[in-house]
Amino acid sequence: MPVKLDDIDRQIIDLLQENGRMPNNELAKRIGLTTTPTLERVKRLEREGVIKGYTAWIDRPSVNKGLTVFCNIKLSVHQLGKMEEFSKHIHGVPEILACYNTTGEYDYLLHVVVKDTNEYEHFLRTKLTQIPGVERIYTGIVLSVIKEQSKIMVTDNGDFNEE
Amino acid sequence: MPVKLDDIDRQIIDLLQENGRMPNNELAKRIGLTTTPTLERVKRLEREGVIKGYTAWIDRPSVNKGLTVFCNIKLSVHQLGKMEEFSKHIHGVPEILACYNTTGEYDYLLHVVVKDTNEYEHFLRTKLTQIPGVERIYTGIVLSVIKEQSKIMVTDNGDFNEE
DNA sequence: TAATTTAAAGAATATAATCCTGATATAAAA
DNA sequence: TTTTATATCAGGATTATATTCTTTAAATTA
Repeated sequence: MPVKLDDIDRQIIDLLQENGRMPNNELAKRIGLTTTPTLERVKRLEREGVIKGYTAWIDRPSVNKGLTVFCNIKLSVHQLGKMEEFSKHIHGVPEILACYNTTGEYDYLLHVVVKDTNEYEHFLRTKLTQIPGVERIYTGIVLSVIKEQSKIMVTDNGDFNEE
Repeated sequence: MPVKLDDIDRQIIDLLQENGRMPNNELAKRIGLTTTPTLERVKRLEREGVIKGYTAWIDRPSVNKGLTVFCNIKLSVHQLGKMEEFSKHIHGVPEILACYNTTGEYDYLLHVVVKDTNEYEHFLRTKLTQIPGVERIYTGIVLSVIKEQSKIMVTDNGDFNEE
């Protein structure tokens, strides 16, 4: 799955994570190439699936989605076999930004974004508790966001040396 | 903090979340306006801080960051007063994508992205446990990603009616 | 109704993306 | 070492897109 990337590719990935709309000519200037090879590299990264897309980063309070909640979910034992059905339900709920199958006491971690506690209560009652197999829900309300970035650091080769 | 948005603004936000690089003329076509007012609206949304930026969405396994971990952190009581110092440390660690101050048994939830468990162990030993005040760490490894999106649903007015 | 504001259209200009051709470098094979 | 193939890049021409300016229409207010 890892793709061969050289230092220029990593620079491109870095810059496009900082500004996904950076014009190709500026990108070219920054990495020290002309526009043609720069564009070719970007297109290749898109083609190979390294760059999966571009998105606008929205201020959540401005659009009335200022409350973030992380829910830990435990499924009932007899439901654990049919996870596909659970997944299908999750995908249909826009308030759930992310859902991870995790190790530990609970089975799933849900990243939920809503307007306020009222809307969260409504979400719990009409959406989450309606999903079959959900046995226990542990709600962790986000009081404040210390850090939240989408940018991931692309290191030189990905091969990591433990000293 | 919520900004007045009409239906066209919401369409723009929706489309630019789907494709942050959508050309203005296509955006205009989709929302049924000409390029001029469309561009004006986008610029206004950027100016008002509703659109905070644009970013390329990177495939993490492709860049050797295929392991996601959520860490719950408990700070020692005497450290809880000086959270600014904790924040400063968090901001300097690129593996930590997000850090939330949460309710519940633990104080913070950390969203961590690394290459593998080896690199995570190194991260724990050389980064996380070095932050002063960290008393307890509960590690939740992500076994699989059911859903992961950045797009948030922008509803009509943000005023929510509990039935 | 008249004045004022707001939003949008259309045309003209500026800027950027894309395509084409050719040059250079790197690596493998004779 | 020479030849061949393959990658990558540069520069210019073309096309597409963004941006600005001016005008028009609609909505709001006095």
